[in-house]
Amino acid sequence: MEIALRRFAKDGYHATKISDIVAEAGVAQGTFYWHFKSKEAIALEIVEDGRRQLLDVIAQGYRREAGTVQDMVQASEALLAGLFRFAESNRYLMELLLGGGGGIEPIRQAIAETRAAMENAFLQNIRRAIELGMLPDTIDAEFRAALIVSLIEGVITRWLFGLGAPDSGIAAKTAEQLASETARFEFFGLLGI
Amino acid sequence: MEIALRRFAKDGYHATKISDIVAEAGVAQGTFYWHFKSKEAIALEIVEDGRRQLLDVIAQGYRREAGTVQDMVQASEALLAGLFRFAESNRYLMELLLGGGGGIEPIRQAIAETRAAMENAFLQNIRRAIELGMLPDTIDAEFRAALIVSLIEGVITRWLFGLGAPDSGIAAKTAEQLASETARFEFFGLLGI
Amino acid sequence: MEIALRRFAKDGYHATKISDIVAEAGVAQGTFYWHFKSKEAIALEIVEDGRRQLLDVIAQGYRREAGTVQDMVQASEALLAGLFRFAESNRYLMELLLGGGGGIEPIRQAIAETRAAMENAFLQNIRRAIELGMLPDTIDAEFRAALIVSLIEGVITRWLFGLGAPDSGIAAKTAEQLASETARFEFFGLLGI
Amino acid sequence: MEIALRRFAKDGYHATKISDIVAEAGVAQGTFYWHFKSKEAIALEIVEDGRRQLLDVIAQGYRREAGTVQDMVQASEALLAGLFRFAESNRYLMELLLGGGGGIEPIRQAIAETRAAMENAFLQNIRRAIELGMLPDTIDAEFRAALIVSLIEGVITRWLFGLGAPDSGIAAKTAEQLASETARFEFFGLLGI
DNA sequence: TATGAATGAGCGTTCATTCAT
DNA sequence: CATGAATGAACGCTCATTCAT
Repeated sequence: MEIALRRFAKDGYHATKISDIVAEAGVAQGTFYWHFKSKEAIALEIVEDGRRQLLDVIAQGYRREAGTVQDMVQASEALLAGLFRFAESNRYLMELLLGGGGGIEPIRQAIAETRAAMENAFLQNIRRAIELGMLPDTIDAEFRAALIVSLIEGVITRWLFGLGAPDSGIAAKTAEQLASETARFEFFGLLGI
Repeated sequence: MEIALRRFAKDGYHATKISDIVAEAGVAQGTFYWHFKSKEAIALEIVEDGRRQLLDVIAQGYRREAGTVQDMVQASEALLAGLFRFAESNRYLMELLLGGGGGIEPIRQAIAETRAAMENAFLQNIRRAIELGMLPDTIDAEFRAALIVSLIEGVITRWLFGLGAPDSGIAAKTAEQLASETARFEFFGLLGI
Repeated sequence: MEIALRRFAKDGYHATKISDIVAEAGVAQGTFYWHFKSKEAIALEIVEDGRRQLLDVIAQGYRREAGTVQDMVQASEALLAGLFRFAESNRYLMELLLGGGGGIEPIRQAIAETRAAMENAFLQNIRRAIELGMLPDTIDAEFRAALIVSLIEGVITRWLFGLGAPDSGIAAKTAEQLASETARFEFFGLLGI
Repeated sequence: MEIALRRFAKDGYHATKISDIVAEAGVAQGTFYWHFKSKEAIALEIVEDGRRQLLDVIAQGYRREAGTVQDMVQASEALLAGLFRFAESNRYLMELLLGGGGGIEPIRQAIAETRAAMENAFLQNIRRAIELGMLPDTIDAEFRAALIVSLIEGVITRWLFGLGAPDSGIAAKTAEQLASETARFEFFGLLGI
């Protein structure tokens, strides 16, 4: 399944042939169909697995007590670092997730749900911060969550897959550096210190 | 070509059959090949066209004189509004561009270049703002540009294609509202007024 | 039509597209169909024309009075020289005729008839030579005619189209040299002086 | 593969559809592509196989010690008989080989090489005969070899495929008769006893 | 006469899936 | 559990031919 994941990520869903996967795995074509129901099924399994792992990372990342703005920024930074580290060591999974899954409807769906779950996790935290008076209650929390996840997705895409401007130096950064800079932008924007 | 664009966007590159396109266009299969060299070629043409249009929007959007922070925010808001309006009236193009093009290498390439060009446009503006002393020269301008484009891509994706959390209310916003809120986040972050 | 002939000869019937022919001729596709009924028709016309010309050469080549063996050899040599000269200045036609016409039945047929006509011309001469007592009447005249035409076809094929062993030096010979050597072989065989 | 060979020979390369071959073989279309890479590939395999067989025949046919002219003629007759017998029981192969392969370049190439190899085999024998003083050393050995192969190709073409003059009675001959008459012509020419 | 856009039947090839062993 | 030959529906593309202008 790691083989399939890698090939789906690298070549895309459609360009990945079952014959490629089994050849790389060193088994016969028929064997594939003993393990997996179909090509779509294995892709789905992969995405589902990924979703679980990703949500674990988010869930564990956001353990923190209320506190000062400083605390909040640090908490966010920690979560982002966790996410980026996860992405770094699961780059094929992320490539699949962020790449869109080749347009196969059930896969698209599963990916969309994963993204939604991520967004929701951030939304809960924004809401909590509002309750705690750390963020103004006039803002559109959902939209802010969407913006944050956009940020995360964009950073990972550019960091690991080289999309975006070439030689922007982003590829050389560590997960921690990215987390720090992203968190600063998240809370203070361009004008932030 | 609009037909092809729509189907590529809606169904994905692979799921779109030439026979679908010509059926919708009401011509024979062979006619397609009189106008376009191949399936890949038409997709490429579409993407190239889109790139040109998009860069036009960006180029026109960023006409402005230096000034106060207020000016800068308004200028950015104007650009974002322009982009969002363009996306709204070219949703299929944006869907294709943001969807990744189905993993066909030359198309992927063209899309990546489009994104890079966008990022570069924003980069130039950040640099100008730094020269003018409106932004601190300690920041990583490239990374900031990447973050901003990530924001834009994320917003459009969620606004027009419903990716992200469902019923977040984002779909109901106007281009101008989105531009305003996104610009505020861009400059002031979560903590911004 | 010369264009079509050249392309048929060089690329083969199937590999030659109408679009190639008209492109080289500098006219539109539709124009072709005003001049010729179909692709097959033009090939047929070409072959028919060629047959006529070839038979003319044979007919003119065999004008001679009876005489000694010496006369006979010289007459044959003259005919062969005529044929080889014709082949040299009609190489595309010969290529088409000797190449088999790409397996299209009516063309195959026309070519076969051309060959048969050639064979028949030689047969008449062998018969006359037998009547004149210059050749023994025990031989199978038809078979001898077939052998002679085989010789001619083989020589032309190797001389002009390079088939057969490479660098055999045959390409450098003149039509007259070929005629002389071929005639000697025709009458005296390998052991001939 | 025999099926493909027969159809290629009978109908020509282009007129032979994969669907014809598989229909005759009683398998599905996809099955063809399990066994062969492509239509061109199978034709190439066929031709290569044929070349090997043909060269075997030639190699085995020319085992003989030097000797008198009588010996030489008999040896040649034996070789020719071997070739004609082979052609008779491999008529489709010969049809493909002598027909030119439909103008597909790699196939044309392979056929040309086969012919060249044949010519070379005869060339070696002529050279040996010259060394042994059985043939004058003034003759152009390459050209003579070319003539002999031309003879062989012409005879087979007319014998098995009916090209050439109709009802010439050649079709009724046996391989041995052909070999005998062809060998006589080879050594003594038209004027030979 | 000439154009060139349009036609559409037909072909080679691919590849996910099945199944007898 | 595993094999790998077999399947067949489906697709992209070609190209000789037509026809309105």
